[in-house]
Amino acid sequence: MTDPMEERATTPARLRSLPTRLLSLVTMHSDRIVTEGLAGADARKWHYAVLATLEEAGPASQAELSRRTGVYRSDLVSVINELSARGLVERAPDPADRRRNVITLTEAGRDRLRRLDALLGSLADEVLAPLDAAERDQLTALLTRLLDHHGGHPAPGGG
Amino acid sequence: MTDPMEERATTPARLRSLPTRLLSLVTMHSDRIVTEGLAGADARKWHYAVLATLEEAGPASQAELSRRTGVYRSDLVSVINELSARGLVERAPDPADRRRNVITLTEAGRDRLRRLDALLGSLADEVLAPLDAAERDQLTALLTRLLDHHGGHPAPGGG
DNA sequence: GTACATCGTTAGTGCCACTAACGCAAGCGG
DNA sequence: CCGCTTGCGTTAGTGGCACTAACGATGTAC
Repeated sequence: MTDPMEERATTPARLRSLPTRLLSLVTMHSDRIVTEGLAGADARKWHYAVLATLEEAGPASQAELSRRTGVYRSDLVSVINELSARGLVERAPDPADRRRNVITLTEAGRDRLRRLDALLGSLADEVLAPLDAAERDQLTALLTRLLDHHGGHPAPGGG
Repeated sequence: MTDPMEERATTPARLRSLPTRLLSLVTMHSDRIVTEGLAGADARKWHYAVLATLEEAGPASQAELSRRTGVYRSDLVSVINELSARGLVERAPDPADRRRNVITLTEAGRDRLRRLDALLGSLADEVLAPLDAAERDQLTALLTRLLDHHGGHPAPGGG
């Protein structure tokens, strides 16, 4: 029973215009939408990242997946566990280098990737709802430049 | 000693152009820069948020600060502890409503706020380095529209 | 005066980025 | 062949943060 007249306390102008804070807040909403959306499809952000990387670059070791996706080697273990438990990837020892595992996308994985592609598209639509196509491109371009300037990933593998 | 020729594994195009992922990644860098910058000044993000709110809106109860800043009531306790331990705010029981505490900005708090203002300005400069003034305005405007559309804060007090 | 809402506070959960260390395997120099 | 270094997968653990639940004390509404 929240009062319809509920006066939502106003945030100071200084905070509202702080770009770093804006980024944090918007990303919080965005991440929540994406995380919940993916959870509804029995998936997580990293699942998609790994599946997409595998499709575009082919089978790879876990370390290489780590470098490409930005997921830490240590966290990748459980991601691969989950994916292979669902039959979306296969984990096999690399005969050429016995330190490595070769991770391969299965047919089921490819199918799942299709669906996640569509799902993430609609989730992005939800996040960017108030912007038209040109503005979305603008935003993407600006963010891409910021990201490139700051060196892409934290690059977990790379020291 | 990073090798200048180090071949940074390329991230799939699909991931690079995903706006929700861009937001996450950029914000990770931004948050890190801000958090580390503030840590160097013995402060945290919420310190600034609380101090700024107090200056703009005057003394307030913790619950009201929570509503204005978006910080949860429960987490605000330790923030106020830290701020009052540093002599930047004063916490006193409200004689008019004995459930409440009145949080007041001290002179030292005002001084600190000035310095944090400057610091955060330069940190924002660092984050937005590759963008010129017009582009920064663009970004801020786009983010503000997204934030407004998604309802400002999670509004911890009001759920 | 009884039911309900609000306030400050404590405790705890779950997620995520990140670090440390270990055992194993490969490569390289002598 | 041997020792050193490097990369690999894996386990365990840390710290911060968003968020929930509950409680005692206090205010408000009916």
